[in-house]
Amino acid sequence: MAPRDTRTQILDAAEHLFAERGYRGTSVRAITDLAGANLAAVGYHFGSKAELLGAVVRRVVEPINAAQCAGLDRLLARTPDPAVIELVEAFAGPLFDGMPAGDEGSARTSRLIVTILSDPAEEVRSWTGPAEDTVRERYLAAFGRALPGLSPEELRFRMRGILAVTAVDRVEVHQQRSPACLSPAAGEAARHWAITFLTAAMSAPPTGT
Amino acid sequence: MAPRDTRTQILDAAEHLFAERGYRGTSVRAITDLAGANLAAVGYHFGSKAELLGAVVRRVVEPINAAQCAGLDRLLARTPDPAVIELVEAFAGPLFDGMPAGDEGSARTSRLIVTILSDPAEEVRSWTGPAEDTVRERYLAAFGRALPGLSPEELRFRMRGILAVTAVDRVEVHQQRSPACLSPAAGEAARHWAITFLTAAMSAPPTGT
DNA sequence: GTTTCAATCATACGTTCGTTTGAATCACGC
DNA sequence: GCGTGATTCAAACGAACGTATGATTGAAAC
Repeated sequence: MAPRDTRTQILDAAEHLFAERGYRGTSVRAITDLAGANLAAVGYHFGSKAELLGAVVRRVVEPINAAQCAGLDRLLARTPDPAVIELVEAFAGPLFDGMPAGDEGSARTSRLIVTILSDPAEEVRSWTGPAEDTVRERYLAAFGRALPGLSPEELRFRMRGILAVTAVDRVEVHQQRSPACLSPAAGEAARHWAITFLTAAMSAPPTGT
Repeated sequence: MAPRDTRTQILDAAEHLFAERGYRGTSVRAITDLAGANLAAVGYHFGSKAELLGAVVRRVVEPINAAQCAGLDRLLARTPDPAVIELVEAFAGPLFDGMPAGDEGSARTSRLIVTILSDPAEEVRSWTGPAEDTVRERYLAAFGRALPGLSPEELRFRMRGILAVTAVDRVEVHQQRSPACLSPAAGEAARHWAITFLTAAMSAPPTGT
């Protein structure tokens, strides 16, 4: 076996198990068993369980961030002030697309993201890099122009709402294992529902308080 | 000490630690240390760590459910068809009120709820009783009347959105420990932001797909 | 054929976990 | 005073955890 094989197989197994059972609920032994690798392979290839998690999250988050960034670029190339629905689509859309490879595809990816984001352990949440912050700040500025009169704090609150709705929805989809919910048609329906829901929410008049 | 004292002190400590570090991240020893009790007290009073979690969650969720139920009763006593904003307030409001006692109040309560809801362990999510389902079904029916033309699936999606936005927001608030975010004023602002955000989202026209 | 180095392997270490045990302690009716 | 049942205690159990170790393999390099 080439050195790359076990590495990626460990990454795949870890992504699957972290998404399904969480970081603390997944043992290194379970990962290496699923990957068909030796227990010590995690330490050899990644250093530690925490660093393996970092590699898993980085592999999942980076394409999403790139897609969000590219979507915003595409909008701004057309007009300096995109509509709210366009911004919502460009931001939330990639969260529905997920990884190209994988049995359950995007649902598992979102499950992983929520599992990680909501994990109280510090070692779990220490992965956020500057790229994520940059993209979020750019969208924040674009939404600010599209929604004048909104205070920065309320704008931040609403952007958190986008993440919350998309992520939690995908978790629910992933939890109930009925195959109907994993069909492409159901995924597309949820995507449209989310965009409708979130565009209306973002476009609400400022609270003022 | 009366038998009730150690029991409630263990409940308080467990609620605190479960909210802060999650179920798996909290050891029974940490709970009994914080409670000033003996390690074996958990086994004696609750049977096991999982049953202690059940007692903690029950104590937290029951008043919230009762408040949601009472709020809907109050609305329906006035008119058979409450407005969307009234339903949103009655449903999401109790999620911001939280427990009466506690240092950080509702933020910790919501933190606990999300920590529990998003925990992948099965033993953690096995607490949902018939009372929670009943309340949700009643709100579902009321929202259905207030929003004709919405398919049941899309309605369910939107109700999940309410939970997602309120819960995830509170998690963020609780994670950044800055005391400004825990002030009553900030809590009230977030409450109003959430109601504005969610009322607009719920009132969006049906997607149709 | 020998050297070399990255990769994989079986195995063990020390720690922490949830749970159990049996003795000690307490309050209290008689 | 004395049993009695409920509660608390120190101590230990076996299991599972993350990590480290040193031997072993395999294929290029020379």
